[in-house]
Amino acid sequence: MTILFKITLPDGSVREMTPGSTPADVAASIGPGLAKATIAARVDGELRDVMRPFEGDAHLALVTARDEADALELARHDFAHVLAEAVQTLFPGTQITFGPSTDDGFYYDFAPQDRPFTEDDLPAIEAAMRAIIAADKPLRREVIARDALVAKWTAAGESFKAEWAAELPEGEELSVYWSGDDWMDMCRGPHLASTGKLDPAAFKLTKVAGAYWRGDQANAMLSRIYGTGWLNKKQLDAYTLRMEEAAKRDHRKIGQEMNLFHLQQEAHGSVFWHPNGYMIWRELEAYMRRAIDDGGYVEVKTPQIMDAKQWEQSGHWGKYRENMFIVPDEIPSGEDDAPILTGDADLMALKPMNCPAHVLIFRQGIKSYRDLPMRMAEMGCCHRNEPHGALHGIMRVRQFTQDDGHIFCREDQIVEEVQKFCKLADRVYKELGFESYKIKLALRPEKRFGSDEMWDKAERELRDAVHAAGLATDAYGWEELPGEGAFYAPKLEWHLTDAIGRTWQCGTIQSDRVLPERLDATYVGEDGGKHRPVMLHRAILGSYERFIGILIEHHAGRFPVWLAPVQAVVATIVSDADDYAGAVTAKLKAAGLRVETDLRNEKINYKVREHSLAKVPHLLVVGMREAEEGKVAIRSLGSDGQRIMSVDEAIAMLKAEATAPDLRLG
RNA sequence: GCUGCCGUAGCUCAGUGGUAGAGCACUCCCUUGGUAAGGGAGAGGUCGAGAGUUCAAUCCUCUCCGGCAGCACCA
Repeated sequence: MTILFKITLPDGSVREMTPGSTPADVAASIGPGLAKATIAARVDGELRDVMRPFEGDAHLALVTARDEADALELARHDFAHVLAEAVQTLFPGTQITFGPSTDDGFYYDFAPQDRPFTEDDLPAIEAAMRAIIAADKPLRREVIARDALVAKWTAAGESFKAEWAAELPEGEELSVYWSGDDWMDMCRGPHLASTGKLDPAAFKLTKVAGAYWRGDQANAMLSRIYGTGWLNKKQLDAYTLRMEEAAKRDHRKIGQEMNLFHLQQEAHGSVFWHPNGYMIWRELEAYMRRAIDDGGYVEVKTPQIMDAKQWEQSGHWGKYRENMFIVPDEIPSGEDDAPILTGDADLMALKPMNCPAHVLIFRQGIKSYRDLPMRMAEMGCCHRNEPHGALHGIMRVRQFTQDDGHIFCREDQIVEEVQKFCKLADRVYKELGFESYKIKLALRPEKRFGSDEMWDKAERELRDAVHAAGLATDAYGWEELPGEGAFYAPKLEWHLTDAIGRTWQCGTIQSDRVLPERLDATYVGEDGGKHRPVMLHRAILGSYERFIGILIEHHAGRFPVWLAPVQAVVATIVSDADDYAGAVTAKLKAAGLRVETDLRNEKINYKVREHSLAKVPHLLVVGMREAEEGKVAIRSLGSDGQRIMSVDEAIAMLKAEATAPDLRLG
């Protein structure tokens, strides 16, 4: 009697299949249309190849191109394999390493034989990939014992693959995938049934880059080829268009177009804020000041330069000295060419962060448990000598101003304070136009201060607070990141997304027991004894520079009126209206609005175009008609029509829009 | 810092082994025009910096500085 496997389909029906049969056989037994459309299978929830035989009774869901997430994942994984095969065909001697799918495509890291790849190589590689797809090579899974595979890789001169395989558990059976009979890669799978299932018009190789083997700086630098891959050309075209649109809102481009700021190599990594850009900063800073006042903070200002001994004591000198700007306390007198740094000079350093200075303020006088929580805020200007490759526009700079704050509190106040902060951050992001953000918890790093018990406690507190605040959900992209914490504390991180989908950490809160200990902060408890406060490091914007960069990209330069550098322009049609335009402008200015006047001898079409491109929210057009009637014709950014209204009505409307969100009534 | 690419007028870019060009912006003139570029003229550059090769370098080579993409880093 033959044994049959019971295969249960999503609708509850059961099919009996002989051993050795596959999901493809099930699909074929249902109908030829489905057989053709099926690209993979979920067997007991696990995504598998259609050609992989069942191992027993199973629940089966057939996956078709309509199951887009699964289908994309498979296609991208396949594209990566095809890329690797194409490269090894064109460049014999190149070693393969590793190549996963990404959010919009795939990449593969290679160890080239003589030179790294350049973008000039990409067209030829793409052509070779299309040839492999056109050949419709079957992708076949095979299981090999670890040691046999290590031997195979070693014999083939694939040292990276051999190294990787050798570290997998001994005796384990590993899967490899064959493309036809002439190329294979080690891979967990699953894959499509053959390379011909890929759409040759749905991918594009986009860039080459260096990447360290296993992500470690100490290892060899490999040559990485990135591609974007989709199910069909339509999706690829939509993606390409999306990227082009995103590039238009790059903060560096808009910053120049709107005359917000500039960067130049004499101060590389530091921002020159122009009047327009600094107006945004001022509004944002005023807003944040109201937010922290409201949140029960006190604001302080601390020294820009402190003695190196202070940084040694805090622990930063040991870990970050290379990234700090060091300043000698005394310039040696005498010859012009005397070295500025001598062995004798006392060293000072520009502050890379504000925490130690805040502890020093806390330590002044005697603090009672009644003083806690003490919430200390500073718009703190910090300098860090970042690796040059890390700099990016105004998002990653060497001089930046944090909306910093430290909450000194008792153990029993931590969870409540963290929750309060979550609420404050949520309010700020939403009022500033960010409806969504992601929250992560960065856990203890390998190199750290403090005991394991302390870290257990600190991580638990942050986790509890986020759960209590209801933010630990998929909607907030909640996840925990092992090893990513600071050396003194775990970090809750708030991430916002830029124009092309890169995410940037902005907000953070960290519960720290290390610095209060190292810098000897104490308070007198109810029992009359000395106690250590816990220090919560926190920021919402992160830095003004980064946050304004994200704001620019988020709004594509079309700022809400309250943040817009120029809120309105009064533009004339004929020079006979100049006096009236001047009077209107004066009235708007008196009402506290940021207005400019455009009396130039240009046609109104020209002025409309220019101020629209400059992203001025409102254009107040005045000709003789308006002058005689005491009105203005308002054309608002993003709409074609005009609205005629009295000057007073216009002022009321503009004032309402120019009010910061936290100051609006109702 | 690492890998690759790039650096020409304020901006966007073209170009050549014999010391440079366009469009926009700018200045002036004409034009007073009703909702996304009216017309004309003019001015503007040590071709990122330094060294080398060459009769001659913006162009070729090297070094440095800066930018872009990615990696690594991000207290």
